[in-house]
Amino acid sequence: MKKLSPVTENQTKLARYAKALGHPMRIYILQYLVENFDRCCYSGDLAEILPIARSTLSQHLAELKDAGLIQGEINPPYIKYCINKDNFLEAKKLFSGIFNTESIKLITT
Amino acid sequence: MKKLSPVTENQTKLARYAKALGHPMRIYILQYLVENFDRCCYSGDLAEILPIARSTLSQHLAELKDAGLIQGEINPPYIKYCINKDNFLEAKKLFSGIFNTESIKLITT
DNA sequence: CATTTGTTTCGTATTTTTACGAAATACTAA
DNA sequence: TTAGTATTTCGTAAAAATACGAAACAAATG
Repeated sequence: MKKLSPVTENQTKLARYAKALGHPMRIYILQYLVENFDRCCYSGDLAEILPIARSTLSQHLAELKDAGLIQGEINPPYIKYCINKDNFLEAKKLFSGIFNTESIKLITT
Repeated sequence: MKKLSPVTENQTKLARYAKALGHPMRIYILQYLVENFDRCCYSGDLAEILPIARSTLSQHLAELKDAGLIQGEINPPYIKYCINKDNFLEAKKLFSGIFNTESIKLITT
């Protein structure tokens, strides 16, 4: 008789998003894409700014993409990266669910 | 002439918090503590619920504590875990900074 | 003093993440 | 066809995360 996991699907989803955000470079990239929401960006734009190897940057982009926070429109040899709006808003809602809590707000000065 | 990192301190902080949230068990634990904000909880309370070894649970608690999201009041052999309100609110603010963005809100339907 | 209790630390194994440079890819331009 | 371009994938190495059971801890109790 194994103990059943009480972890909900939303909690697992939230953890997935949080994990993708768990690196400074990826936070930077996401914020960059949020600020350039309309025009998106190319890997090369970031490569000029960030002090990491291009292959490493590519890995970070893949991590954000696998988590669903961004999407890439392929147009070789260019790939245009944009925020994935639907998932971004889902992540926003899930994070709000943890942080905007009545129980905390009540005690907060 | 090395390329300087453009990553801000707040972005690094946010990544640190996100990393701590990057595991389903830790999301569960944090939410549990939020819901029991006033009475906090003991490791044993969670051990009865979660299908993982106690030592593993201890590791997850340590991860949340190292990130600053929770704090433990030692009263041997008990340790009472609570939300670290100050840091929790800081994390909330930093996440809001990413998600509650004008640029996204404007386009959002 | 020896036991019990709740919890953590230790030792260890496995998996995952992070990082780099070199090579591959897929299209464009010469 | 050859060369060029932006980017990724591959190969690899080093570090970190995850998980477990056994042992250690620190106080309370018998």
